[in-house]
Amino acid sequence: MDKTYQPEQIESRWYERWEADNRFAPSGEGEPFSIMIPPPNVTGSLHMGHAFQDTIMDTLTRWQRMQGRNTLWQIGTDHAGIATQMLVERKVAAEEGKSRHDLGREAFIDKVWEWKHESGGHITRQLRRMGASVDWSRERFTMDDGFYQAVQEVFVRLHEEKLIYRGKRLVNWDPTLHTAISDLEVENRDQQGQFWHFRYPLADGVTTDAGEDHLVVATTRPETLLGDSAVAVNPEDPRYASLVGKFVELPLVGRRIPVVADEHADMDKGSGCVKITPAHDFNDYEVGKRCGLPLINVFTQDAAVLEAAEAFDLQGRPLADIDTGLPAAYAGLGRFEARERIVADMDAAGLLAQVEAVNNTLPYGDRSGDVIEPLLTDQWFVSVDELAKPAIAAVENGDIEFVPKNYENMYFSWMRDLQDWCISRQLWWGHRIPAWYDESGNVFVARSEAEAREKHGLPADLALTQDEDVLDTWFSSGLWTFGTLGWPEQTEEMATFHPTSVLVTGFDIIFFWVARMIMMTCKFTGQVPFKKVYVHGLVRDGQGQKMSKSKGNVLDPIDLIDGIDLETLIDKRTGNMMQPQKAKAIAKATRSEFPEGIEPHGTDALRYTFLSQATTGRDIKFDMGRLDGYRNFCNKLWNASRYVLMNAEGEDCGAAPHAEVELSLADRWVVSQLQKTETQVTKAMEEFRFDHASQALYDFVWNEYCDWFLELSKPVLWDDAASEASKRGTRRTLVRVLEAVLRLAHPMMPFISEEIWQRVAPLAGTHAEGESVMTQPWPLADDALLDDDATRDIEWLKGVIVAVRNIRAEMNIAPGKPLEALLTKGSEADRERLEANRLFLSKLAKLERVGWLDAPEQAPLAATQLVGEMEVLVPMAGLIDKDAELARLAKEIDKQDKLIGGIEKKLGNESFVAKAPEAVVEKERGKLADFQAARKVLVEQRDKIAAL
RNA sequence: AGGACCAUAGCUCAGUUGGUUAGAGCGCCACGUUGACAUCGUGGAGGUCGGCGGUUCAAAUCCGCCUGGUCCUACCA
Repeated sequence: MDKTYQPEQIESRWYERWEADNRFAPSGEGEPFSIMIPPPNVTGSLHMGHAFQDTIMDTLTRWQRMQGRNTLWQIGTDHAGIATQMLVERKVAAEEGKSRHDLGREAFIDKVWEWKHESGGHITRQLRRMGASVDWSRERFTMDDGFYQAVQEVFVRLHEEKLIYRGKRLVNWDPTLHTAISDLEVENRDQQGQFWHFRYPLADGVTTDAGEDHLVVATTRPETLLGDSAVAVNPEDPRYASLVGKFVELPLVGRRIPVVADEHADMDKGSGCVKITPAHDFNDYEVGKRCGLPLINVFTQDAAVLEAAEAFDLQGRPLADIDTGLPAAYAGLGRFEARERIVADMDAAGLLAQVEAVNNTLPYGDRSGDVIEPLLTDQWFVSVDELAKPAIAAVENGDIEFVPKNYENMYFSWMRDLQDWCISRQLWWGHRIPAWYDESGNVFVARSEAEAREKHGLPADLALTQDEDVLDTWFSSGLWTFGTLGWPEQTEEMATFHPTSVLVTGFDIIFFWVARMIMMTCKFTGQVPFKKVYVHGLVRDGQGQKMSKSKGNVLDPIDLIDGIDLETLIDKRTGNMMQPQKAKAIAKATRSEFPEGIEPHGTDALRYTFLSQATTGRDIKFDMGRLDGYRNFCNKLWNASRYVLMNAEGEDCGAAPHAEVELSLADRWVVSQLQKTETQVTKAMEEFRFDHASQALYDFVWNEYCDWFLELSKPVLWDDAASEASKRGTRRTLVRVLEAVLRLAHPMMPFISEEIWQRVAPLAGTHAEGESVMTQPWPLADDALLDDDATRDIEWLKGVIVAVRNIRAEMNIAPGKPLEALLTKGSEADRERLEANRLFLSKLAKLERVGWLDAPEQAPLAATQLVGEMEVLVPMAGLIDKDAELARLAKEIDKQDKLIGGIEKKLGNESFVAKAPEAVVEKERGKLADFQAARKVLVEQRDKIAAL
């Protein structure tokens, strides 16, 4: 093995090898286990969230595979409608100076496919760098042929069952992107706004009870005044009871609109009167429905004022008898410009009563960043009530379980208050809606144009045009678990791998994706899509900030793996920015955070960091310190393995079936500890507690195997007096324990474990040519190998060694200086232990002599440490620093006093003794005795030294 | 406004049915090139577990209130 651990040299080599050997495909044997990857955007690149998520999925997959399960990790990418379309639009604009409209639909879509073929491999290459053991032979795309069929099928069937309908409805309209978007794609941002109070004159000479000839309404959106179709007052409001059914004259427009009574009007707010604009406000739309008001649309798709309004009834049918005239002055003005003009005109007309500053929230499109406009448009909807019922039941009855559990509440609260799902998008990139129209606007839904004609008996010469819209991306990704397995065909894969075992996803897409998958899958397969949902948090930067390009705090997982120099990192963070003025600050912050750039850490270290931070139900603050730490851990494992190989390669490691071996206490101890570790890691994996799993392995490898066992093996291996059988035993233990550790580590650190395993496994005698650690059995603890006696003895040994080391450090004695130690007040067992461990003790504690002091009262001047009841003395003649030792003893006595004080108080409490379980009281008494004995020894020692 | 989650060492985090001398890694201090490893070794310092109150013999752990933070939902006509 190379002297230093260099991850870049082993990682790509092993991944290629595994892939070439087709090790990721299902074995076809054993109980099935399947995970569907949340499909990343095909043109995207791997971010920290992906890297984290993929690490968890890969760890689960490799772990299950090692347990002999028929394991499928399904890979695929998403066409991601809006995101991809925008990306390609920008690219085309930059390269050719053309808009998508310049190109036309066909040519533009060709461009998108071209871009997909060009860049679609980027994220999958990055996924390989993460070590993801996905079955590449089954890679899918949400717009491939199979998916196309599944989507058409689902759409047509839902339409046949009247669960998909088309209608003119108020939707969230993005005036920049010219498409509807879902509620979930709307981001509400707090804003400093204004509140304008307008006077609306009462018509027909009517007055209020107070004698006013007008009503005052307030709005944050004056421009929607043009589309008002009523003024509402609360039905309980005595001030306006007499006005209900009367009219006001809409200022600037002149339209007569009624005063209606509706509970939406809040008597305590403002004047208690509210203007109602059903075509431009979701609440008002509901009022319109209750009061039978017309919908008066005054905006174009750019959110500019129309020349004449459009009036519709609640079914979206045009209304002829409404006055749709609008003042010419506003025609063509954008909504914000129109607002200013209308406010000015109202003011000039003496109708502006008051202007108030308010804080309000505005809806923004999360893609375009434009203010969303509620707009009346023709859209397709999925009626979700029926679909939601089984989807809720599946979680209620435990068919689907969320980890952690509390996300189920989030799921329920959303599912129980669902609005119909608007699935049409006015985009070009996506699954085009399988609906055709004849010239008079009749619509025919079918799997193809030919089927539409056949189904509806349409003549071949009747011109049909397909709906221009495409489906919401989440409509197709909702079919992901079964669409990837060949549905609607009844395939072998469906039978084997569906429902899938677990979905690993972020809480942020529970609504977008998880809920829709559950609805669609229950509907079309009669099965749940997955049995468990492991929900993880967001990966944030070290300060807890969300990573974003505009903040300049983005870390690229590949940079953490390969390393990156400072200047390149700065260029990456400040290049191609939306707000270039921030570049300087970002560069400065980056320089101060990473003065040397970022060192290479390797994939295994990155994965281990994610796993160690994968605690349930909270966001992850990515910790560079931990990344360094786990890179060091890899290095530690590497070097420990070098030690093992140096001592084992070419030697007899007792691999033969009946080899004569003698196991030392240390051998039995480390094997026993390994069993405990195997139990801990397995349990943690079963519970999705990857932080515990990684911690347990780290502890064992570093603090037990390396710190103690390797050290304890040296005296045996390097002592000429030791028997060949004992050397063989120690070598065998070194090799076998390491081999098991590598299997235990493999799901978490696939590369380094494979690299080392290939060399270690042959020595352990468990290796057949051409095998991979990937498919070795997962280590399961054998309780017969637990050895409490060995554990107690080794704990004693460690205690004595630490005691001597402690004395050295406190007394400032050079670590290498040979010392003499005396033990006293030991039991018979202690004496046996010393004889059994004399060699270990003298080597590890650097003692030239160690023996028993039979008459403690004759003890020479010495520094003392306690190991249980027993005392360890290091005679200090001529060396002792009196003051230092007195100070040390005073500190120790003080510590014991505090412990004793605490317990005496507890035991002095009568109700504690009376009410606490006997075992607890006994334990406290035992501790008290121990502490008191320790204190006594320390005090004697102190007095002795003080007397010098 | 309603809800969820969080608050433990300088930093990032464990601490599953109440009883532990409250732990780990990083960072810090001292010493150290002993034949796996300075990406290291040995020893050490550092916490009244956000605050107040309650339940209990016993609270980091259970309950209530408060403060601070993150997020979600709703409202803001």
